Amino acid sequence: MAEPSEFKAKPPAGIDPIGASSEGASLYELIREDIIEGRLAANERLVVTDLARRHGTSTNPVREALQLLRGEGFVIFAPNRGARVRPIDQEFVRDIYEIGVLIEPALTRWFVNMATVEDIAELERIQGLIEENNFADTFRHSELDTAFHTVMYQRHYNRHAAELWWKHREVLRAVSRRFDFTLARRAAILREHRELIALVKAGDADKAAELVARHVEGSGRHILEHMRARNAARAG
Amino acid sequence: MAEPSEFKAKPPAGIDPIGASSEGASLYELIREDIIEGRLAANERLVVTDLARRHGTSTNPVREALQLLRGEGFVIFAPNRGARVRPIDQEFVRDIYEIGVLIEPALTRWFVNMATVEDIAELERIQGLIEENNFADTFRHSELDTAFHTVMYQRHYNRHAAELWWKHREVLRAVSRRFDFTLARRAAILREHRELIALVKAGDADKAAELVARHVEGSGRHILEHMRARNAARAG
DNA sequence: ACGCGCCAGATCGTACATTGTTTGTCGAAA
DNA sequence: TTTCGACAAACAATGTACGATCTGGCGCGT
Repeated sequence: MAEPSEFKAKPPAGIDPIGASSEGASLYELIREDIIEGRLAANERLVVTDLARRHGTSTNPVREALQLLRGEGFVIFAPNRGARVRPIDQEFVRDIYEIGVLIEPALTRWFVNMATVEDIAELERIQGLIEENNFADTFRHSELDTAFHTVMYQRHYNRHAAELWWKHREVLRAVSRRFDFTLARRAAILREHRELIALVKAGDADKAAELVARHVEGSGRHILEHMRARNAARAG
Repeated sequence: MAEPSEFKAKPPAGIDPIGASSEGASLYELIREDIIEGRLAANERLVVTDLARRHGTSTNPVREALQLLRGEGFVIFAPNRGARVRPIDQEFVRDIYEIGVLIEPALTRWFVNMATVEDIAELERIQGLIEENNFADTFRHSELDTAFHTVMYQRHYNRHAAELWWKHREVLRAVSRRFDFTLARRAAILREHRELIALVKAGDADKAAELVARHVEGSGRHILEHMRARNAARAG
């Protein structure tokens, strides 16, 4: 049961985003993926008729999917002027990773006080896979890294906070997948994960929370630097 | 320009939730209000046909409004089974006020470092109105209190965090409006607001952040106590 | 009392009408 | 000749109407 590709790390089983009609749900997921993965350009117009034709349905399911995406903040509406893709730019990324820096330490603190032996074993197992992979497959690393943190947050009593974390995580994961990890960042990730496991074992919630704050901060900065670099390259 | 009723404290001008069609927007607002204000019972079914008839439109705008509300978490969908009102219960309230405890101190910290003389004057003006009202009109107090905090957060660079705060605030405001403030809580609110202004003036960001954490924590606890009491009374 | 099937009601998808926006062309004035 | 503006036609969003499909409950029969 250690199949790598299984790590399509599911949301912490709280308020699932899906649940509409069969067609509507898939439409929602498809469009959402297209936005997060960057296949739909920033600020691109989302024409209902086009989307309907492209996905082989009529317009109504598309409209509902777009409203759903609007509620989640991935799409912007202008009255009588339709929908546009909300750009996932540096500001956007900065905003959500900063929120992560505030929330994740609290989630971690709770986890440290509630962690079972099995939890810790699971963390170590995933960390083993991460080190085994050693960033050879960056996609796989993304999934494993997400799984690592999911173990810590998935049972938190604050479902809202967990869900918020997950939504943000999905965006960051998609963005970071487009970049390589620098050597410094790779080392930091491995080191901090190991240290985190040690702190969980020791039951030191304060230090663990502090470490996670640094960890998320570093991750966010890393992504932002990459985005900046790419933008500079594009402009130059 | 100190008209009290004007304090329909607007969201910090960031990502406005509205923007759909004329009918659609109002429908969204109406249903949303009905949920937040408790006019629609928890878990109540939201039948599209009924809502359409009640608001004098056809079904399509209703469907879109419901999807929008789903994206924002106020409505729950079951496939082929329609929408239900997401109950605003103690768990829900606890979740969002705990997130507030994490986020608001950070917003405050920034404000303290960026506050202008006008900002401080505005805070003092609103605080004056709050003390003048002195909880005589609890609705008015809610609006003023929201305005007080909006002054601090409205220009924060992290629009996402500000928007998140606002959404949560709207819910808490609606819930707390149904209860009275205990004398102890009234005193605490006034004291903490005054102390907060003093700290802003002194430029002590750390202490201000800490105080806000306590302030939000206290507010949340207060609401939860009221909800518990009412539930107990209803069960007894 | 228990299961089976039918029927009312609601959701979901399709098609269409209406309204508002955008674009592109033509013409007049500088 | 170029530029600006009005007008018209294409286009797309929004609202309406309807048919298909699914769910749930009621009653009938055993």
